[in-house]
Amino acid sequence: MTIREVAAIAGVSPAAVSRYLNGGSLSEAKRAQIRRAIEETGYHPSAAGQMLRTGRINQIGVIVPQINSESVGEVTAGVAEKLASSKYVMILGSCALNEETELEYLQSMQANHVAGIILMGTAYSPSHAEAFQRCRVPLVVTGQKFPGVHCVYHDDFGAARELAGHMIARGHRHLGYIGVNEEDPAVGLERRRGVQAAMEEAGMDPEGLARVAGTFDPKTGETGLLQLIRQDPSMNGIICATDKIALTTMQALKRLGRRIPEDCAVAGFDDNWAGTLSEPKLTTVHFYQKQCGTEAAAMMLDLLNNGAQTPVRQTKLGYTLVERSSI
Amino acid sequence: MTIREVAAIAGVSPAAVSRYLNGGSLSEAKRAQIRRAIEETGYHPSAAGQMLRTGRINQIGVIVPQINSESVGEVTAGVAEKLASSKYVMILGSCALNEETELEYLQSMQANHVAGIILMGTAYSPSHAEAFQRCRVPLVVTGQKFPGVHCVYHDDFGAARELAGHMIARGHRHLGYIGVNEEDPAVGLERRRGVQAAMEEAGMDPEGLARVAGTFDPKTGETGLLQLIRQDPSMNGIICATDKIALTTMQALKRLGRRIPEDCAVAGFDDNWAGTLSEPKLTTVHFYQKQCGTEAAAMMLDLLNNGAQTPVRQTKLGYTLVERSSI
DNA sequence: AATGTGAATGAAATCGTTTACAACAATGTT
DNA sequence: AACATTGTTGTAAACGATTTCATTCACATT
Repeated sequence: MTIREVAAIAGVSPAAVSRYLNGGSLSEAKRAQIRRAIEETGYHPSAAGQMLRTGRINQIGVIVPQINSESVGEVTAGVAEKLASSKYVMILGSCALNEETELEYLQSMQANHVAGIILMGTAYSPSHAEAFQRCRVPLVVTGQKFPGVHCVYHDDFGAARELAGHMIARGHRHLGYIGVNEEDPAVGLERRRGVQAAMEEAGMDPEGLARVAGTFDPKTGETGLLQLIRQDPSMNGIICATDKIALTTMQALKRLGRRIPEDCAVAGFDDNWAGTLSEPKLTTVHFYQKQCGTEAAAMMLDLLNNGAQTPVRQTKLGYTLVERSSI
Repeated sequence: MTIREVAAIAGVSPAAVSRYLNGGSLSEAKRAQIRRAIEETGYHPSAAGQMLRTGRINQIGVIVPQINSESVGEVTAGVAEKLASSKYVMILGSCALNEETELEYLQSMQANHVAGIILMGTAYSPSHAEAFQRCRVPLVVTGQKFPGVHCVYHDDFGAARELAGHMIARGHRHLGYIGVNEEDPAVGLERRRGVQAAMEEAGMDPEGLARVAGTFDPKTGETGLLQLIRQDPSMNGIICATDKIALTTMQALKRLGRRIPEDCAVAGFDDNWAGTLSEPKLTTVHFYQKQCGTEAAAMMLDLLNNGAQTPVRQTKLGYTLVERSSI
């Protein structure tokens, strides 16, 4: 089904159909005929023809560190939801946690003439900075605040500060922190710094924070806990960089015979569903991951419509403290 | 930089350059000239032109019911992993659980000339059957066994039978089943039938199974449990269609003061991570979701290479019973 | 009545590639 | 020597969309 055939059915020229689709001056009568013809035939314009003629393609590249992760799934769902009502489709590149792949996708997607790229950020290195600068299509980064690029990110620092402040206010003043790879600015650095900021505000020494840097693997909770106890045997409050780590930590604590939260409070980030099942239920922070995806997609659509030369936009999203019973 | 310019530099016709790139008969002399011209100019053929001319595009459409779900994420990751080492990229369509969108994507992706489509199956209706038959590009369905289409699916029936058999063998002979929408053949029907098959093998009346059909929402566990108890107050074993439902059911049972598994055993499907945290730990069935994705992608690549006219292939994947302490 | 304005319209050119076709040369076969 | 066979080569016609250009027409302004 080509634009010619549709035009023939509607009794107009192919140019008129193109104008109908892309917005050009057209009488209401023809508009109606064309609408009917398109509905009748289920015509969709060929991406190939469009791309050849315009040099652009109605596809937006989405680069994610891995797909099989809850937060990534939420963001992607948000992007998909927003894009569904646009003319753009989403082409997905998963890096399988390999950092080089991220930059390769950035390259190959541009070579494939995508209209724009949404990148779920993880680590930030000089080669990232260079690749971002060199990017010839609009680029939106989610989940991280990188300098000089359009971003939609979470208030990891604020969330951590409030969470830790809450824990301190409840009397847990010997804090421990189980973190992840600090090359990830948002999850690795900001959350830890937020905790330390809360300590400072409470008149405590931020360097007194017992801490270990693990990985995103939940097992980090178990191994991390043992290291933490060695660092500070009197520790009575643990904040973990993710709920998965926190839940594993809780299990390990229980095995050691400690009561939660009386002997030691625990908290995490992400509002994982499993946190509603544990005993006690996990206090955590809810981030608006799906909204992050829709915001990023909206920003991208705006960039594509109004030209990419606008000043750098960096949107910070809020969070909600979810108080349950582990503090 | 177009094929014409390269041809001019090499002193040959554009056709010769095309033959050089795609493998046609060509003298060694011209071959060398063209090689030099291409290296000199850094020419790369335009995907748009190729696509338009050949009608094919190096993209594989993946249609999923929703992205933000663990099993979908796993399958998608498997597909992505396999595709990464091929020349194809993945274009993702998420249906947001809307069944019509599924068929719309099937349409629009074909209109966009994708090379093939991988569809994560959910419901199966006459309009699905028709759309599948009418599909002009290779189609692989995952997670469901539909007649007449290439499929990669799980042994839901066998898994349910073994799981229920296990429960019966441990003395839980008054069974209840909390299911989901039975328009989903795999999760809705096969799992329930497997349970009933096990009952029959144990000399029980399969119609004696107390059962309710809920939704994928975990809350189904709570509401379903109450209905089940009303149907059969002496019930001492519950099988749930998913782990999420099972975990909620366990919570509700505990609130009613029942001991698990002494008063009532519980089991689910999917090997959700949360099942390792609950008290008691959840007995479940592990399906190989990621493998399902890689197998489907491998099948697709094979179909694309060796022509789609091969007989219908339906690959059944295995499962592993994960015995923990809820039975 | 003459002129200017702007919207509506279709014909035709264009994008970069592949490939059917025909032409040709070089070789082997009778 | 005539003929078939094989392998190289270039020409030109697609593929399906967008967009420039020129034309028409209706209406408002002088």
